Amino acid sequence: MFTIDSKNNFPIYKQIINSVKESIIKGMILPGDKLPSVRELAKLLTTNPNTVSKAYNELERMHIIETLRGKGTFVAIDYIPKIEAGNMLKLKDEIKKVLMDAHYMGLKKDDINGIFNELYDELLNDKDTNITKEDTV
Amino acid sequence: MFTIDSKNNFPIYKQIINSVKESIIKGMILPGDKLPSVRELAKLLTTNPNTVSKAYNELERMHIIETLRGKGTFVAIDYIPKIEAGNMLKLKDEIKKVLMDAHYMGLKKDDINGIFNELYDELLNDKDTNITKEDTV
Amino acid sequence: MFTIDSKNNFPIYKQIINSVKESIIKGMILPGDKLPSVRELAKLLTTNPNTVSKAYNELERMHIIETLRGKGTFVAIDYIPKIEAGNMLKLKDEIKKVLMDAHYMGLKKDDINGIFNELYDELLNDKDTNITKEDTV
Amino acid sequence: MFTIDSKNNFPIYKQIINSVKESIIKGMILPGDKLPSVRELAKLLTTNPNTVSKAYNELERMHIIETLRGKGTFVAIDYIPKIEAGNMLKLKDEIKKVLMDAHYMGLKKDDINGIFNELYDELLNDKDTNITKEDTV
DNA sequence: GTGGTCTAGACCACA
DNA sequence: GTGGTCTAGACCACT
Repeated sequence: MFTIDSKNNFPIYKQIINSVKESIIKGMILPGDKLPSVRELAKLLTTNPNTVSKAYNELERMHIIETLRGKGTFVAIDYIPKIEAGNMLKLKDEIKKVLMDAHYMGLKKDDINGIFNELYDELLNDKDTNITKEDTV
Repeated sequence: MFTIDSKNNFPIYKQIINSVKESIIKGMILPGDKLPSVRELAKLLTTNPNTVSKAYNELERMHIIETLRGKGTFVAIDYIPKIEAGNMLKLKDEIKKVLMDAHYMGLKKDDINGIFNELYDELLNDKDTNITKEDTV
Repeated sequence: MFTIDSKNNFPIYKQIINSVKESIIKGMILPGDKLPSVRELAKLLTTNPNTVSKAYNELERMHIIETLRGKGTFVAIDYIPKIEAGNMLKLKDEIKKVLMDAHYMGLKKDDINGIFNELYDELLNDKDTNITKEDTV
Repeated sequence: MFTIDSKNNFPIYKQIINSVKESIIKGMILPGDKLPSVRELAKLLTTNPNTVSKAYNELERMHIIETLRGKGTFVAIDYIPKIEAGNMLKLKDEIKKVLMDAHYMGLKKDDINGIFNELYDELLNDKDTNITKEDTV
């Protein structure tokens, strides 16, 4: 369910963040569900509890998960997406970088679109609205 | 032409790499054109020459630019795109990350597609082939 | 009457303490009134009896409530305010923190004063003396 | 300049945060100024670099300070105050707590107002606008 | 030199 | 049991 790749030079705590996000987006864990405890997940991933803790803290700051004192960590039930100007710029920068990388790999527009759609369906499929209130009804 | 943002938490040498790539892709500098010297660019960007040097070295390793001893640094005239399995995986990982970020910002598939196309046109438009057949001729 | 917010990162037992204090200050429960039993309140708040017990113990240590063995817990009828040097320092520290937070939120002196007065009236209004001379009579 | 109190049961990293904020608000360090390095400050306060780092990270998240890769940490030059609903609620909660504490110490409205004004002048005096753009002109 | 990441291991407050 | 804080010490990427 949650995976990290020790060969990946991306920081472990960020891999955990993305892994949790992915599990939530894919619906493998639902709003309100309990996440593994810091210690549990640390054992599962054979990493340090502090590293998991750091990941959980960042996820909480994004309002993606919530901590209930002494009880554990849970998927937020009321996540409200919001677009900050800074985030939008970062997103565009990332997309630009992706497009340039793809271009230098010789991929054409259709190729990139293909990958894009493939990954989109894998992640979100037609659950595109699964974080808005209407859907929780 | 080349720009960096010292507040951006993306490494400056990588920002330089991306800036050079972007200029090439947009056709602002053409294959065979001379790039500013390491010292010149360092002054322009008010950064450390070592940082510029690091960027140039990496660009050379990608065969995007070429250094001719004593003459300077030039945009490669014979760039041949190639798709390595490792790079493809990285690209997909980045796209996945972008999609998840976009999703958590509340963007729908059409929104993301819109941004994607906007940036694609800004970067490449119908110059999609300017590093392949036409250039190798 | 008594409320807690499990998502609030403020400890639940302290939330209970503040909730009880607030009810007393607002006059919703009067000196001599019986408080719900530990178990009752735990059920009401869907929390652990130990947590309620901890809150009651602390309130008793402050002489704000009193426990009569076998009879229950009551609002103290003879609360005598006292200013200890340590408490005064803590209070000033808290106020300083509030002022800094408000400043970084862009609030001006008048704004803060406005909030301050609003909350003061909501809490105490002109009941400013209800724990001192009038009550000790 | 920066001080912590090891007897204070408030977490050290939060004390550092408040200490830095206070120094900035009082104008002891100005926008653009370099803060002591993580290691320096850790030595000064005889605490662990990780603890200082945690404080700096949170301050950066608040946009109060900025990190320039490899160069150090600086007071932000373009802090823009913003009021989020959540923060406003927290502020009001804190003020409410302060008022209740003061009340139970026997302080009257005038007493609290006195302390409030004293601390406000000590901190901000007539520099009330020192974080807005007009003032940096 | 700078900050960022990670580990191992400790202690604490809270529910 | 839970997460939060802190230390000591290591290694790394970046400028």
